[in-house]
Amino acid sequence: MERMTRQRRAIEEAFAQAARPLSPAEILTIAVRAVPALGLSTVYRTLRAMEDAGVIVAVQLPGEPPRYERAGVAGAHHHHFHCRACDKVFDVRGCPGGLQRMLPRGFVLEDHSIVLEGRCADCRHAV
Amino acid sequence: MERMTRQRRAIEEAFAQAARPLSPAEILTIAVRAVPALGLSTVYRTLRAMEDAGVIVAVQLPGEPPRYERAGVAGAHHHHFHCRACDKVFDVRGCPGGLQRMLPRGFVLEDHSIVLEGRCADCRHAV
DNA sequence: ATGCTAATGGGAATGGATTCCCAATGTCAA
DNA sequence: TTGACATTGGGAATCCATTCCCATTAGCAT
Repeated sequence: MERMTRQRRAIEEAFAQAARPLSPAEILTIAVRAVPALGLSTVYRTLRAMEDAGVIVAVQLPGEPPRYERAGVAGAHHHHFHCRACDKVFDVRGCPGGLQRMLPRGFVLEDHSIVLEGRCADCRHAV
Repeated sequence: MERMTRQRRAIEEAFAQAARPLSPAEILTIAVRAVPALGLSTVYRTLRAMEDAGVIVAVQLPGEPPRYERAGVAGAHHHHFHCRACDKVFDVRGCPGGLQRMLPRGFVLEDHSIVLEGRCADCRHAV
């Protein structure tokens, strides 16, 4: 990625506006408003380049294809909330301690992830 | 699943012996010792039937294909440990509270999952 | 403005997990 | 023991996410 193109600008803009982890499909949906001809190939290609460059990081959730978010946000340790109604993922701050205590004897803890499931504010009363 | 076959018995036996969540491939590896001709189709078919019957539940980890474990084990609230060296998954008991406090305003918490990553006792010193 | 070439788009191809298909096999009620 | 039919095995087919291919388009250094 040596050149700044309209499509790349649109993708970066999508991350800036959403302020939450986005799937490739979500990114396409948002960025296509700025660049109607935008193709899914370009989204994937750009995401990979951005990830390699450390600009974004993958957010893996159980049983879900990966989302991506800006590395800056991920810089601070945080976790995620997955809305079961709209399928969107949100960042949540904070982290309960005491995980070390859950560890079986002899196991070494290197990292952890917590995923909260439920309904986001918008889907609070949705079916 | 109306009939008790050798292959189904071997699969149930695999769960009983392993006492940890197993992937379809792991189940095949273990159960094929009792039934050499066992096919992967049968493993998948049986897993689905067992899941539908509520005998086992799927264990979803971030970025991983599902494992399965007996529902009895899952009856008690617990979480999982994923060994980065051998890729095995283990149950861990306990759960830190305070997750409610991480929730953004207006969000409703329905469930959560915690995945610990690191090295199991066996891989403690592995490369 | 020009030219080199990186980047695009979209349809085809890939890869891994899972399901389907169906002739052969094995279970179990009678 | 027998027969109806549930179950099996394994190769083909499907599914979905992602990547590849390549002719066309368009940054950007000069």
